[in-house]
Amino acid sequence: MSDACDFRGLLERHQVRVTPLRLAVLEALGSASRAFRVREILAHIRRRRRVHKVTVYRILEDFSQRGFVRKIPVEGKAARFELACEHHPPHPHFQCRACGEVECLEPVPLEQVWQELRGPLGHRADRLEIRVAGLCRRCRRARGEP
Amino acid sequence: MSDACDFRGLLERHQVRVTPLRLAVLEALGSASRAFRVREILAHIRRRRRVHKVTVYRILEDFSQRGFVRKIPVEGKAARFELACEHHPPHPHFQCRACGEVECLEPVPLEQVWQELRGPLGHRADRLEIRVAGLCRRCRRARGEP
DNA sequence: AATTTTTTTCAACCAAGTTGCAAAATATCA
DNA sequence: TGATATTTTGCAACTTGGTTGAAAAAAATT
Repeated sequence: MSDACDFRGLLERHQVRVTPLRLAVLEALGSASRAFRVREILAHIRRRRRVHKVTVYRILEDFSQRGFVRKIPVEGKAARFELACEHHPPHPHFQCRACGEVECLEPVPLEQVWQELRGPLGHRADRLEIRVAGLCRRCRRARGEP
Repeated sequence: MSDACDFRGLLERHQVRVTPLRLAVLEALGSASRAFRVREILAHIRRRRRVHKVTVYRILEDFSQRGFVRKIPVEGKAARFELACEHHPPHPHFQCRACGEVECLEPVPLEQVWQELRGPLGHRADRLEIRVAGLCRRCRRARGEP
């Protein structure tokens, strides 16, 4: 989920000035096929440089406004973030009830669902999110279940 | 979304002692077809009696464990709660980006989606959530759009 | 080089949610 | 009934995630 993206180019295309920190945030987000908490992004960046949390919050806020980062509401109070560039179209997420990790799933065709939801709504809908909750493989094993 | 439920009976059926506060929490949740923040539930209850927030948090936690209340992760930091008894089977939600309100939508058939997600997962999935985001009718009007 | 603009930091703050323990209410049983 | 045990609620203090406003630092513009 990482190498395919040219982060420098991504920023330029969106007319955002390229800075070490913004690159670092994108790199953190691209480092695995899952959605990250801010504190995880901070930890990732801090392996190399120092950052203030406010900066990261503001960068993420800015990027999601511009649409190349997605903010994903999940169980628990810390929101998750993921890349939303061309290589990462919207997709469902799986969240483990035990460890809280949020994993990205393959996109599923949702035209039907969209139709049904969009039609009779009376609101203007522009985004559809699917979240599957359960117990992930690792946690299941850790509990001694097959 | 309210009157259909016999809250006293609901508690008894689940072997939970019936207390004024527990009834009040259920009554608050049943008061509209949407999902509520804790602070809204508190406000609703406080129109009649006094409560401590901790109590409500604990009651909601307990009820969701037992499965007759659902906790719904949404955009923004405060989680939402809704009834999950027989009369309120799982359903998608619509959340307005502007006002944040979370409205309940009619259930949609999701067997297909379930199949696709459940199969290749490797995890044990037990819950599927759909969240539609956008601009609600009211907020759209408030902005002078048709 | 001087000035303006943008980016990052710092300190202080707010709101949601949690913890441990005491007080109040309720049930159990001699 | 009254004494004891259990459950429920309240209180105070705290943690965590996130926000605000303004200053410092860095970069762009003249």
